[in-house]
Amino acid sequence: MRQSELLAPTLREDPAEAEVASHRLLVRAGMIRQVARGIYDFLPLGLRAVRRVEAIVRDEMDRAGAQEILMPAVIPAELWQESGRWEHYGRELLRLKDRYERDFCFGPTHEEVVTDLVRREVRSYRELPKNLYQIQVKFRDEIRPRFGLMRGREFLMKDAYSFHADVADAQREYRVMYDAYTRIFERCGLTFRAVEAGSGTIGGSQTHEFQVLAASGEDAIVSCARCGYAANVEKAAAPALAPPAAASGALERVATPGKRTIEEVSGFLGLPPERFIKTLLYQVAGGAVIAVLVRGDHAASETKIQAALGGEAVTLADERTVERVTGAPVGFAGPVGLDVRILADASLRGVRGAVAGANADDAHLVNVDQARDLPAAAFADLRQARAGDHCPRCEGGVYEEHRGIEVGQVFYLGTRYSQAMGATFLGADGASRPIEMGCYGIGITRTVAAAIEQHHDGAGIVWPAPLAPYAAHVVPVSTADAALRETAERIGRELTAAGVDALLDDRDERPGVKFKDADLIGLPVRVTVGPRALARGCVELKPRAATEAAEVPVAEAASRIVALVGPR
RNA sequence: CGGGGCGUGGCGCAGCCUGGUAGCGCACCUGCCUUGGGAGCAGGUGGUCGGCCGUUCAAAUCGGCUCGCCCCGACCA
Repeated sequence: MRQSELLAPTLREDPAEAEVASHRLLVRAGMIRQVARGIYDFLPLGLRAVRRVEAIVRDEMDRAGAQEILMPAVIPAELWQESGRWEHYGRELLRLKDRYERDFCFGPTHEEVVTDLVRREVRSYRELPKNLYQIQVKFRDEIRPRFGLMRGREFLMKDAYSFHADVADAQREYRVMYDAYTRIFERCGLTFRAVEAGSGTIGGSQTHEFQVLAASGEDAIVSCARCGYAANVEKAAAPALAPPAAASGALERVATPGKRTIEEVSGFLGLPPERFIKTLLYQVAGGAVIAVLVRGDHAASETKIQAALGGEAVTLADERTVERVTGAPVGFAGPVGLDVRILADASLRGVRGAVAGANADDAHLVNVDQARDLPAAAFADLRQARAGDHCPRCEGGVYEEHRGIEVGQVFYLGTRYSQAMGATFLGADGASRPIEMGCYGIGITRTVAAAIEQHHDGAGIVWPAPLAPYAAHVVPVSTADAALRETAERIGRELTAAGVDALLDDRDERPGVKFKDADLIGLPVRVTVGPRALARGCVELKPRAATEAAEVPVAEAASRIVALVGPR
């Protein structure tokens, strides 16, 4: 491809709105442009990277026995009403009306549509199992889209759904998909972890997330180097810590004027946050309000809270609810005397001498003694794990913490959708049963962003070769010099013949401009065709990640590049 | 949803406080010159200052409304 003809408008300055590397570099390298909040154009180079990820995903999904289909993006409301999610999915679901005022939504995920397809077409256990996938545009009306392609509202997703006659077969397929995902992200050239996770809104009981490790990741995960256990901090088993040593004393109310956060009260009273009981009020889906207690320096895990409630969804109570339940402004909630169900993290069992809100304006309680003052609390592991926690799965292991970008997730769904929507089959015994299901997603466009987050430097993108929009960048230092121009053209032709896609910078620009753009675009190998080396019959090869270029004879250039990046 | 910020040529910004004929850098066009890390000189093109309403002799500038975008928060107790 001739760069002079390519729509790849590179920018000399960082776009004002971009914060993270992938967003900044995708825009600067002329690969994406924003159209609306969380919605982007993909320009030729950006789209080619997307297509690379898609190709790897298709290849591995097909190899794993899945079949590609394409479902509609616009979905009639009836299907979502059947599953119950029309009411429960919330404002993330983009709802539409057609000209007859009928309700539709733009699909954020496709369990309903695929379950409807399968219930109409599959009758017998003889037709199972099936694994159907698609690569398609999804829309989720995120509260706060950000970071370019990392959390867009519109994005490309590969979603697969499998259907089985029994649990054992669904779990076999789960493993097949887990292995396929592992190969996919390995082939993409990414450093990632498959971690245990909570199941979120899709529902289901078993799930792993595939997290690309990057400092800018929005998720926190812990792993144990000793036994290999890895999980999202929301899910990872967190050991109950012994309460800090403290003498028991009479419950006492102290004035804490204007001190709302644990940090503020901790500083004011001169007691460390470990001595605090953090009281979080949650609204349960059924309508009840509960109090969740964790130690002051711990973070509550909504995943674990939901699990402790038998799967009921919870959201943090709003300000009005907190005031109604505690009788005090936000910042002074405490468990003592609170007339709601209390769930406490196991690290609070037997705690003494603790500080908690007094459920009164500008006041806290000190010397809270769990056994004496909170006898009704139910204990469970409710907190997020963190670095330094002892791994409960093995002897002597300690958690390390990483940031991750969730690029894929595999779920065992069970019969949640098949039961709600009447997707049944006849078994060999003639009995009708709901179909066992699994679902498996990969954020295609997010994977592109994650690859850049993990692979860039101060000058631009450093594409993992399998995802690069082109494998090689042929850069004649000057197009005014016929010998340089012709040598560059020749190498370009030889690369094409060898099955390597190359971008030829035939623009009449000064060398500095071309080099800066080449670094920004980040193709794996740059072939510099300049007068110095050419006088010796050579050109320079410089892998994008390397600091030094190597001189090779013109005649060998193409084969050397093939050796570096392979045919594609 | 709450809080904050910003909308001025393709990009990045100044001008606004204190109203009076819209400016800078880059990009773009023409010419000369130059060609190994975002050259130089000269001459150009391009903006109803997000939109609407108002105040005023006069509005990018002041007021109101509205739209868009960005950031922070929503794990705060």
